[in-house]
Amino acid sequence: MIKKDTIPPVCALDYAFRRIGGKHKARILWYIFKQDNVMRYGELKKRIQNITSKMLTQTLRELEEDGLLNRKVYAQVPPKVEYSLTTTGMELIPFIDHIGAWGRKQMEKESQ
Amino acid sequence: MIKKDTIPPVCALDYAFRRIGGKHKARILWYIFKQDNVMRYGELKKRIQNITSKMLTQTLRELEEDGLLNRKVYAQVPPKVEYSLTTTGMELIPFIDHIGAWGRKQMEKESQ
DNA sequence: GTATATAGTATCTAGAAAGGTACTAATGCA
DNA sequence: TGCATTAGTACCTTTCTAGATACTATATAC
Repeated sequence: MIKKDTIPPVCALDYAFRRIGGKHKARILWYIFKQDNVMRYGELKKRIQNITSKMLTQTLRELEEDGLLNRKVYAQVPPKVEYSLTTTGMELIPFIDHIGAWGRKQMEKESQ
Repeated sequence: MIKKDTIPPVCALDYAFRRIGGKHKARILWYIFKQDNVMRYGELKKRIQNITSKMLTQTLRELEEDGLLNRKVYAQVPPKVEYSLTTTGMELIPFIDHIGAWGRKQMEKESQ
């Protein structure tokens, strides 16, 4: 979310949310982490149902540019590309975990 | 970020990020927390420089609707309105703290 | 020679979030 | 009488993010 390249972040929170605040970003990191830190493009596509390939590619590219994901291309046909979290990306996992737990709790509360 | 009312969240992470993923949301919660959990509208306006009153009001309203902020109106003129975190809002503080720390660390790395 | 699999691109459009500017209410005070 | 104060509204425009649809490359299997 929010223009990332044009204007510098106003603070660390701004910086951080620009990197993981997108619609699917946190989920992508989380799913890869949960699959032993390796997922292929097609697996992600299935997991995040309803995402278009354009959006998935675009989001993966941003995560890669921001140093949160590794992209490993195998020189074969049909193509095989694997995504995995970098060390930096890994550092976000506890945060994603906790905020997911918070969300789950709130959703339960709301549904009562 | 992301349409919040029309379509139900796909998961807890989606739910959570819809609530604190906005451009200023995490910062607002954080600043209020840091000011002993009370801030007036005008104080926030000064703190978050460059935000328009329209955006500030809108964001505060959303946070209130989502049960993260209390809004206390004093019946006096000129008006006085105080914002403070709810218990639920408070629960987000550790995460905001964590991700802010992550952001700070990354920014330092980048600047080297 | 054709079909299949995989990881994408390209182009156009819709929708959501954010920004700009101007304006308001009601009271106390000079 | 007129001005300052505070917390907003109203209305319009711009910018960003996301979605829809169609299309591509190339080795291998059949």
